[in-house]
Amino acid sequence: MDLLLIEDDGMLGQAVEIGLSERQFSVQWVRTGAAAISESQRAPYDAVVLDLGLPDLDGSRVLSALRKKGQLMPVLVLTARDDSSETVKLLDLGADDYMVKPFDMNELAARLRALVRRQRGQASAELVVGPIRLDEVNFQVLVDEQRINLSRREFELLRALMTSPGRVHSRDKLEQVVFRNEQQVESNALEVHVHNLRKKLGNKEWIQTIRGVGYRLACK
Amino acid sequence: MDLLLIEDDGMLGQAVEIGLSERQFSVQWVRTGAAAISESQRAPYDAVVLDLGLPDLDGSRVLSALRKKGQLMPVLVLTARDDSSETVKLLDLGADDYMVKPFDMNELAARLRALVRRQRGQASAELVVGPIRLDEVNFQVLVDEQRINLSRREFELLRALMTSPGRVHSRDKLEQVVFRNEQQVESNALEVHVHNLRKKLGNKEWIQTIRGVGYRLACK
DNA sequence: ATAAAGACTTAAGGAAAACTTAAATTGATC
DNA sequence: GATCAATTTAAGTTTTCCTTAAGTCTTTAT
Repeated sequence: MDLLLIEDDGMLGQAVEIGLSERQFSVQWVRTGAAAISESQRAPYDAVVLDLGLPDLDGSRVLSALRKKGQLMPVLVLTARDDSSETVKLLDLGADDYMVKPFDMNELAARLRALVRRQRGQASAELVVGPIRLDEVNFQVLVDEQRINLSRREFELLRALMTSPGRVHSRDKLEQVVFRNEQQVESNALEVHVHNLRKKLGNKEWIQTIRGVGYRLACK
Repeated sequence: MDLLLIEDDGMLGQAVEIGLSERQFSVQWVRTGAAAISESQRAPYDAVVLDLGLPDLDGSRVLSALRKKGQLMPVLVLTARDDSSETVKLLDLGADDYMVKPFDMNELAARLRALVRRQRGQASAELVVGPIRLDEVNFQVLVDEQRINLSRREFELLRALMTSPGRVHSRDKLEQVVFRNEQQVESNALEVHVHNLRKKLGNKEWIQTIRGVGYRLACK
């Protein structure tokens, strides 16, 4: 998915660019509102991540300029503090979602995915595989309509598997997703999480292990 | 997956329609080339199964007519006899695969699935030989649509054989592939793997041994 | 027909990968 | 700082797989 990132701060911009790239987004990063507007007309984007407090224009003006140019893609706003008056204003102007800094990269990715999915008419911001339903925005998982409680790692693991059910996900890929940038794990932590997740899902057949390779979510 | 079946023979048409329906395809069956062309424009199909020897148009003209109308979906041709000059002509005209009658329904289904998958860009990383489908990405092997479980060595062995079916693979080459860099084997390990693989494939004829040379995969 | 060579079959021992469990560590919350 | 949940480590267990080896069967050559 192609994203347009509008962020003037170098550190934060780089962090977001890398973080989203690692999560399978294709990110175009611009630093000014003016650049954002011209870039948005050069190529189609699936969504925009807009930081408030840009140097040349403030966020709300960038947003309304985008909309005036006929750009209808979803816009997620990053805001410094949880100031309801401002966020309400933004949502009125046509922002689709917002997050307060500092934010979690996984959550940002999840919300973006949900926005794009909704935009495409795929309504449910949910991944559904067989009797498993995973709500990426609310961090909820239902199995046979029963809510189950997953830890963060378990949730990430399940989400990764559910994004392409039936496909084998290599250990390496899964470790990248589950443990993110955090210190490299040199133990069997992944196996432990798989074990616990299987237990919580109730059916140990669902997550199949491909010896020497990784794991797969059985899609039936 | 939606298929357009072009077949004038009633018996055969019905057999194919039922056979493919049972295998989760949605089949639209037409009996003439003219009907095929109008039907192909009415709705989008994932693939076409085209029998040669239709009453109103011969197969190659139907095929080129389809392509002229901008229909890009994969086309699998059913042909009466294995006449290489004709099949070459068809492949030139834009057919994607062909099978000689009488054919095995499982193999037809397998080939269609492979075609559609390849069309969708979902990594044509699948080898299909007769009723055997080997998915190189997901480390999965199906025989007659039934999943079978192969160990790493068995999988490598089968993959090697399937990359050029019908050709003889020397013992040495196979050992290189199966045992990779690992220590040279000075036992009959390869034979044991061949034996186990044959057992798992269910048909011991598939893998033929060429005494003093090696093995060959031949299943039809 | 018989011997020799090559291939097949089977079973056992050991190694590698994955599973399971529990304890130690971390991190957040009050 | 105490507590609780989440996470990682570590160690023991189980499972699966691979190799070896020995015996049997098949083919080929004499």
